[in-house]
Amino acid sequence: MMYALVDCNNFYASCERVFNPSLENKPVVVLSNNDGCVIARSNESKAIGIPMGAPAFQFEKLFQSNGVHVFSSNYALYGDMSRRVMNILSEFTPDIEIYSIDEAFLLLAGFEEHFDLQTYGRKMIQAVRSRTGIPISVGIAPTKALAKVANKIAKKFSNRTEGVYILDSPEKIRKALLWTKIGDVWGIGRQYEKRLTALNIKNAQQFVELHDEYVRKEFSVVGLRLKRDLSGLTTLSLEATPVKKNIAVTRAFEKMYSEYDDLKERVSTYAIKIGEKLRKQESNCSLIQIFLLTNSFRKDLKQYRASISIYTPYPTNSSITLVKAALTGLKMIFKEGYQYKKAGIIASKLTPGNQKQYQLFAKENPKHTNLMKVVDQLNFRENNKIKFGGQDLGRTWKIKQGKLSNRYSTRLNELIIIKV
DNA sequence: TCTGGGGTCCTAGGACCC
DNA sequence: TCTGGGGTCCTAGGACCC
Repeated sequence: MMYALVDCNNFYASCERVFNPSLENKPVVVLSNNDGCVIARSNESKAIGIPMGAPAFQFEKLFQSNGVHVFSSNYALYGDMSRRVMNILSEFTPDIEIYSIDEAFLLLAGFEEHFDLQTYGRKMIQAVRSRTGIPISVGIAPTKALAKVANKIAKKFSNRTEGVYILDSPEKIRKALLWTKIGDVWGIGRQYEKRLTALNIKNAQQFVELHDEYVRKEFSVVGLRLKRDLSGLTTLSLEATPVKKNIAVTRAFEKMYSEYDDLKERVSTYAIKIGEKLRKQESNCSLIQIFLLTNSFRKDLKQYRASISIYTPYPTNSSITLVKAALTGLKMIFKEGYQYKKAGIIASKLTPGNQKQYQLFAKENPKHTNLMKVVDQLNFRENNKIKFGGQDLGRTWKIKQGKLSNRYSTRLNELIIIKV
C-alpha cells in the first residue's frame, strides 16, 4: 500500500506564468489581499531571498532592483486551475483526498504490484503539465506523513529526481528522516519545534525514536498519530473532502476607519459574502461571530479588539438575514474613538441547506431563497454588480489590487489573446 | 503611508444534571 | 463544623495546516 502526495510547485506563481510564458525563469511573487504580503514565490524569487510573508512595502526596492514580477492574488484564477489539476489527478486513482488548493493525497493501493511507481509519477507530471501548464512534484511512500517527506525530497532535488521520489525501503526511509529537519515535519509548527529543539531533537528520525507515552503527553494525540505515521505505521488514512464546519470572511480594510457607517458598510459586505459561501456549499448557519480590530502594528494608537457571537433567529443562508444579525453584533461591540483596521465574520453551527429546521415562531420569509438564487446567478454573470442596501453602491472594488491578472480561465472576455 | 485569509483538531475548565 | 461524584455538553484558547 502506497500513498502519493502531489503538490503544485509555487502554485499561485505558476498559475500566473501559465498565462504569461515570458515570466518563465523570471522571479515572480503573488501578494495577499490589499497587496500586503508575499504569499507565493517562484524559485527565482526564493533565491533572491524574498521570505514567505514578506510585507510588500519593505521589499519594494528589492523587487525593483531584481526585476521581480509582482501580482495581486487572483483567486478566481487559482481556484479554477486547482480544479483542473485535481480532475487530472483523479484519473490516476479512484481514491484521492484533495488536501488543499494545491495538494492532494492519492492512495495507490496495490499499484506497486502492477506498475512501476516512478514511471507512474512521471506520467502524472506530464499529464498535468501538458494539460494545465502547472508543474507538480510527487512523493510516494507507505504512509501520508512519509509521502510528505518524499515530496519534499522530490522537490528539493528536482534535478536528480525529476519531480518524483519514492520511499520504498527502510534504509531510504531512515535516511530521509535523518535528513528532515524537525521544524520541516508535517504537524510540527513553531511552538513544537522550539520545545523539541530544547530537548536536542533536531530531525525526524530522532522524533520517531521518542517514546509514545512521552509524545502523547507533550504533543497530544495529534502528535502521537503523526509520530506513528512517520515511523511507517499507517495511522492517518485518506479522508473524504468534508463539508466545511465553519465559513469565514475576515479582511483588513485598505485604510483605517473610525466611523460606524464605514464599518457598517464593510460588515454588511462581509455578511453578504458569507451568505454566498454558505449557499455555494448548501449550508445554513445558526451562529455568527463578528469581530473588530484596530491596527496592532500601530503601537502609537489606542488598541481595541472585540468580538461577539449572535444566534440567527433560525438556520439561514439568506444574505439579508445575515446582514441583520451581523449589524446587531457590530452595534454591540463598536466603540467610538478608535481607528479600525480589520473586521471579520465567522459562521458556525452549520447544517445542510436544503433541510430547513421547522420553526414554530420564527420563519424566514420564503421569498429569500429564490431571491438569493437569482442574486447569485446575476453576480456570477455580471461580475458582482448586484448590491444590497447597506453596501456602498459606488464601491465596486475598493480593495487594493494594483497588479491583478485576468481571470483567463473563467471569463470569456478575459481570455488570453494569442498572436498568430 | 503600506504588515493575509481561511480552515481543522484537541484540551482544559466551567456549567449543568442526576 | 463537616458539604459527593461522575457524566456530558459547550466554549475559549492554543496548536497546527496551506
